[in-house]
Amino acid sequence: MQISEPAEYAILGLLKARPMHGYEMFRQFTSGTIGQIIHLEMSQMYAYLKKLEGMAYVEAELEPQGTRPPRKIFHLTATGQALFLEWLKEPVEKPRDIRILFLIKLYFMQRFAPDQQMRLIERQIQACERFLAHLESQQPETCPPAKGPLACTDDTAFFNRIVLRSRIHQTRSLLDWMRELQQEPGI
Amino acid sequence: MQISEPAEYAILGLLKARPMHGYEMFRQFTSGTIGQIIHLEMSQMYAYLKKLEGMAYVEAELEPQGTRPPRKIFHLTATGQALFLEWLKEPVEKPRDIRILFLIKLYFMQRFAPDQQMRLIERQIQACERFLAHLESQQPETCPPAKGPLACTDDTAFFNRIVLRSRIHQTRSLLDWMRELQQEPGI
DNA sequence: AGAGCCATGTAAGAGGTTACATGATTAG
DNA sequence: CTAATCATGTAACCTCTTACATGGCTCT
Repeated sequence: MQISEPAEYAILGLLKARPMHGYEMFRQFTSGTIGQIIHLEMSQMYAYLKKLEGMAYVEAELEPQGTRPPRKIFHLTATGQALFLEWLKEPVEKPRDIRILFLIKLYFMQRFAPDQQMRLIERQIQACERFLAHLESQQPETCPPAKGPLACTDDTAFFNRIVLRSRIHQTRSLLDWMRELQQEPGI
Repeated sequence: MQISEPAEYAILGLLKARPMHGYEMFRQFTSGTIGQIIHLEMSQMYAYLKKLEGMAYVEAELEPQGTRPPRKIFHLTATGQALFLEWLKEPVEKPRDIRILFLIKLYFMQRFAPDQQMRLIERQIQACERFLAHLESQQPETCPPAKGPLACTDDTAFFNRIVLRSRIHQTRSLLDWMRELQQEPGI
């Protein structure tokens, strides 16, 4: 078992700012910036917290609350903080993760280490350029020397090209967007 | 219970071309064009077929096969065909569905009704433009009644703008791509 | 008085993934 | 001789969603 979901890193990020209980984090999720990027259900939040606690990335103390259920105030452990910071500085591998994972990284980078935002963006652009080169290298091969059962009929070759182009287009547009980000005042 | 996944429509589409058994459809998925768009596990294919059979969109006859398990040759029912064709001609609502759902629609449209591809693309562009207008209408509100010159000093407001812009950028790039598609020879 | 907020969770269900089971045939 | 292909599926597992349970407080 290990951390896999964007929301789990977002939880670690919230707790890095300050200790909080589950309900409060949920409000930050739904009303704040992160909620526009990740959707999260109330009970899923509790499930993640349970999981993170089991993995010793967070710990909790109970704060009695009168008649209501006591608040569980979570805070990051040393290993949790180390994991988060390690995750934070690495760009994402695949372009499809940019719209969620990268945006979250950027959000926390701005809060915790604004001076390293530029570096993250640059490295993300490089990763994206590598992917683009990989896609573009496939373009000639899309319809290979016809041979065997996978030989391209006109139909599939034609459409394969459309699919490939759509991915290239998408990746290019992400690159454009990130290059605009670099110009953004305040970053 | 009802059809929700792209893969289920893709199955209906394959069966519209001709009756097939599950394993054969699976091969078409993994080796053909559709496999580049949707990922599908073997057992998930059988699960979908079971579900579609239960909903009476497909039916099957057994074809004995000697020692091996008999092939289940599926074919579309009238309601299955009607559902598929209805689905096929409608553009998708949200831009994020374009990279999967719309591409699949386009793929089958090319196979079954190439003369209606243009219309589908046009309507999809319109749907996308509506969405873009909706996004762009949010932009002024993100940075409320300007107190300073251009100042969005607040942290969250600043980042909200970045998120919103990323979505606008994404939607614009999809529009660009679809407009290129319109120029494509062969469509 | 009823709706919604606070604050925690559990339980049931829906859905997907991985591994397992069969067993002859064909390719390397 | 080993591995992959063919052809079906089941079973266990994991994850996410939706509904439920509690119960006082505040707002309209």
